[in-house]
Amino acid sequence: MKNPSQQNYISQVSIDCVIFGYHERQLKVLIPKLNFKGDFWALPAGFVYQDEDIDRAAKRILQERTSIKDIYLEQFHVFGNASRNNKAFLDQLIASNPHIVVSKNDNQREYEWFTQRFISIGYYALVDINKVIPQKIDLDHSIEWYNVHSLPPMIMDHSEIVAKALTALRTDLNEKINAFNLLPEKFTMKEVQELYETIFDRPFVRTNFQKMILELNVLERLEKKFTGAANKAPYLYRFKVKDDIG
Amino acid sequence: MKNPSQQNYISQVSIDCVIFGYHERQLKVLIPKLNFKGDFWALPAGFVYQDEDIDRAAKRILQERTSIKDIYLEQFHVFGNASRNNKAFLDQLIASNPHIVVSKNDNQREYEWFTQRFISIGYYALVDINKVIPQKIDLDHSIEWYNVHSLPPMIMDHSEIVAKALTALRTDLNEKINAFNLLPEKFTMKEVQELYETIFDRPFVRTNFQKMILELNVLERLEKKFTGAANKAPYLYRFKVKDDIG
DNA sequence: TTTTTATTGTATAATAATTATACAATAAAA
DNA sequence: TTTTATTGTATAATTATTATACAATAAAAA
Repeated sequence: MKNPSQQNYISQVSIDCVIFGYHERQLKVLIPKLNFKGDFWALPAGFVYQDEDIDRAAKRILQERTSIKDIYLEQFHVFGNASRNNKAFLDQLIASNPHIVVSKNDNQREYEWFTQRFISIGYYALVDINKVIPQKIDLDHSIEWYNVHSLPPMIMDHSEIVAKALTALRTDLNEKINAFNLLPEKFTMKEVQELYETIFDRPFVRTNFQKMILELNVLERLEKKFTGAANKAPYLYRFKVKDDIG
Repeated sequence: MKNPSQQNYISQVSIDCVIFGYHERQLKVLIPKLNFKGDFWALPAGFVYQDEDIDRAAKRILQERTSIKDIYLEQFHVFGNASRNNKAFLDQLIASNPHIVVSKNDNQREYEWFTQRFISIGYYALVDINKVIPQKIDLDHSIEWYNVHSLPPMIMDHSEIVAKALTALRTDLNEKINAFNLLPEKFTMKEVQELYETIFDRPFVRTNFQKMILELNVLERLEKKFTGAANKAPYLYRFKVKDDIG
């Protein structure tokens, strides 16, 4: 694989992805750790090919790490301060990894590419953690799900990017719920409520929550789910396919 | 002034500004017309210097055309389809203006710069039309306010950009009202209502509108305004300065 | 078989927010 | 004065949201 500086990318533009996943009352973010000495975490990111829509680039970057195709993606903000560059981070990385020689060769060229100022377009995605097998690429040492409340320290302004993505996710949740992929195919109302409570980090009153969600008219009621518990069995639901709504 | 291709700009990134102004129940957009044969209208746009925040670049581009300093600006969307370039428009312009020779010289270089693919960051601004004297720059033939419902045909996807800006403006209106600049220093409640009715393109019930706006707690009531009309004189208001709100 | 337990689904009461209506208070002309 | 065309405010009617009550029920315990 060619180095970024040799690819046909639009220069100084990057895409940062905040991949939200949900599992057992925890909202998580998929974050790779770089395969270098020193602890460097960075959001899944990439660049835009000359002939590629930015939405498609975001999708590609996501697929590389999650290998799922039908993904829900939303552009939420552009980060464009003049001070946004990887120099501080890269210099720190090089200091911790003296075997990397930056001299008159490819490395020098890559160093210059990476330490440019970048304007970054932020996208967030929602995926079902069970449907994703995180994929390490290139320079990843590991790639893991971190609870949104206990993220590792990240490079540059990546923590701020996650915070802004979370705000956008909350704003969009009701509107976009039928595009979601955070729950299994079939689920109970309780599971939906737990998802909401986790994303909003606050409790909802069960009876009113149920009414609110049903009035969104995006759920289809299926058979009951008998778990063996000594109480009334809840119904299972699934999201209507868009054409069925009405 | 140097040509864009010779400036220290970030390449393939542009900023498009939708400058909303309000006057006499009309929501208008400030749009320059290019100084070439053929009718070419394009949103005020510009590029980002290497050492310049994108917010600041947007502010600079706005000041060039309006010469006002304290401007309310909001980033609302990035337009990044791979097909976004000025080639179709420029070729049309050149066809209508045969005196422009594109050959092995500066023109050729400029042509190549302008026909690159551009990723454009959309900003919208709100200004008081009375406080603005539109400024022609460089290649402007004219610069005028057009009613948002009767915009001239614009190049590329600029109509779509305006539409998206209007949606964002409506969404943000209540929240951002104290940052606004669409009304004179002092105004009546009726004027505020007319502003809202114009922006939302729908009527509001007077009594309830008054209550709603007052409950936002951003207005300060001043003296009455005696116009000589044979009826009760309305109060004048002004926006509180932020520190006074509470 | 009946009772008990924990939970679910739905109804409805209480409260809050929104919208519609009524009406007194003007400023100036008739 | 009376009239006219507003404006400011109060309150009624309606709708939406939130709180509470309670019957239904799946399976274990009595």
